[in-house]
Amino acid sequence: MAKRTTIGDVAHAAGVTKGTVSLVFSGKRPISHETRQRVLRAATDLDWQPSASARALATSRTGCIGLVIARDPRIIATDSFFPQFIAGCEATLSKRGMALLLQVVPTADAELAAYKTLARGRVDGVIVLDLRVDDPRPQFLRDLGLPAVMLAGAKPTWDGATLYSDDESSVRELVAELVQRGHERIAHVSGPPQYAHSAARTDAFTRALLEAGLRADLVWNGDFTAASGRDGTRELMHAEPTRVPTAILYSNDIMAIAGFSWLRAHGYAVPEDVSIAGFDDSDLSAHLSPGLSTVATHALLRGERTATKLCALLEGAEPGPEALHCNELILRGSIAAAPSPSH
Amino acid sequence: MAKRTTIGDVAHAAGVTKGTVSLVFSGKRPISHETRQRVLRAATDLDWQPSASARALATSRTGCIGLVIARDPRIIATDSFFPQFIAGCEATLSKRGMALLLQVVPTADAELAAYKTLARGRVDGVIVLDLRVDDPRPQFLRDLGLPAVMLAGAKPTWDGATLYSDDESSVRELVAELVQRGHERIAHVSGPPQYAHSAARTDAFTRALLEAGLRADLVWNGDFTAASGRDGTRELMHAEPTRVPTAILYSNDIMAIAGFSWLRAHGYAVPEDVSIAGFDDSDLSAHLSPGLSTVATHALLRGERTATKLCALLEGAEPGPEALHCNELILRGSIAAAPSPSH
DNA sequence: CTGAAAGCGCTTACAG
DNA sequence: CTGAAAGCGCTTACAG
Repeated sequence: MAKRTTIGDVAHAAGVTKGTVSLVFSGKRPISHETRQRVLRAATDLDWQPSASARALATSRTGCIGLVIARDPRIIATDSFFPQFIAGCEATLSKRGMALLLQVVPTADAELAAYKTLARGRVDGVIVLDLRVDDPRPQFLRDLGLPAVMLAGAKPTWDGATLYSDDESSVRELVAELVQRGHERIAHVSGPPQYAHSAARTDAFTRALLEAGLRADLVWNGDFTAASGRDGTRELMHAEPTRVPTAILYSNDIMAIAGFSWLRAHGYAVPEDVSIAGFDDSDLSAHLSPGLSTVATHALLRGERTATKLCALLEGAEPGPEALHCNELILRGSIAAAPSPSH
Repeated sequence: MAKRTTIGDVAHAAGVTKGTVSLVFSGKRPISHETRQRVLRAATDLDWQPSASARALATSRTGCIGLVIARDPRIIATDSFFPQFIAGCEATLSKRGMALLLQVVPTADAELAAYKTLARGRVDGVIVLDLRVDDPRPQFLRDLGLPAVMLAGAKPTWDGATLYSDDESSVRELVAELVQRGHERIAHVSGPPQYAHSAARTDAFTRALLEAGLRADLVWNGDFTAASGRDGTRELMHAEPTRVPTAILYSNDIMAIAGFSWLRAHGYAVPEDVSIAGFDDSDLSAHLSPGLSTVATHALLRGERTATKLCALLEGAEPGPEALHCNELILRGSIAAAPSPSH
């Protein structure tokens, strides 16, 4: 392989020192117009681009941020959240010449190990998703000295750099829409309870129903997979008559879509017999017939905001929690008035 | 921030030189058992881990590989291929202590620019997806001296390092299943024709039908989005009676699922009135009711194989095309015998 | 088997 | 405004 052109080659060609070349590009100190032109010229002539690793070593900044995802690959694949979120991060990072280092690990322990590796000169900071109840990661990262921004579904109890949405309000709005349409038996297919955002949705669901004076015990514990959406729906619909729901809220769109399909295949009309809603607003949801009501989480926007906050943190800004305000209730055809009791 | 511990600290603590510490960890030369123990001890005591950037500069190997995706974020989000593929790459990379640098860019030009940046010390090689007809990327990367492995849907015409599946055979198998069940009007909702794998599927579809003596002009040009799957289905079903299909093959699962939903909402039973099939086997497909017939592309496996091949390439192996053999026809309830002509 | 030293390609005080 | 030089934390010939 041909020897690559270095800053030394450019300096030589422009008749200056390496330091000067460096300064021209960083703009950290004034450079006379004339030498500046000579350097720029030489750089383009030689097609030079600074070596990322050399720069990283000299500045102890890598220009990379890390994202470690500890989930089963199958879930990552169906949940439209991750790809959108990643695309959002990228959008803000690439503007700043930064890059995203992605790691997919099988377990929570592997995730911690990954942070240890990343901390040693691979990334400048990390983004942490899927906060769990009593999550050890904020403390772990603090001990490691690795700057981090967390993404949460509710206002956090700690004081680290966190971006949080208000999933509780969204669930409440959804429940209110159903109550207003006369639904009295509303069921919930939840996500895994160990995720804080999933637990928060279930809690919000329960509280909202109780406050409305309705039964709140029609809950089936799902795990965000299509299979659990289908199975939960079947179980809920096969309950004794007084427990059969007229509306089902799913904790994500994938489970809702699988449930939707099961309902139709078994003679239930949506929304005439059963109203349904998801959470996330995956691209599919708008284009089902009828469209799936859901809470848009705007993952792309979240990615942008999270990456922006992390960059700010790296530049010395104050951390602290910050509300996201990006959930949006989207009502589509899958929700209608409760069927008349004669049903 | 506290000064990080370096190889010098470890060397000092163990009473050896930095070179020796380095050799203990790389194993590139024999080290006496006794010093080896001392070094290892010191390293764990001090909790030392080598700096990735320093190593990168010294070896001119970053231990990262790059993946640049030039697609609309919305498509990346719904297409389950990407996340699964990425998870697969990760599985093999993390075993080798390597990492994945991901970039999502809006245009093909931005993709080329990204490669230029990556080539300067950010990654050791890249994975190229979504090969297009007359794709400039193989040549561009060769000129850049950036090792690359391509993923294709058919045997490539060049001789670079490429992994290819045989999508044509899969489409043919699918068509054969339908023909055997008496279908005579089979339609296709394609992906964007500029992608080689998408075009290959459409070609295969057309040829298979013609060879079976059937009409092959019931093609609607989709773009892999749910919206196009729904719209294509509507257009196909609203054609004049002699052109209304009894079976529809979609070029991915997302379009098929949106089509499926449209069909049911408009009074068509699946599979009694219309048989349908997708391509990809997204997690949802198995859990719809009835299940969606599809061609599993095993994206996770593809990711593993692609990353493995790139690692081999980086270690000096010969490139060359290689067949993947990982497509798998999966027949589920969405395919049945053609409705009797009386319909 | 181990040490002493040069080098990877940048950036950044320090002088002038 | 520019130059000369040290330093970032590793690896790897080169000696012994």
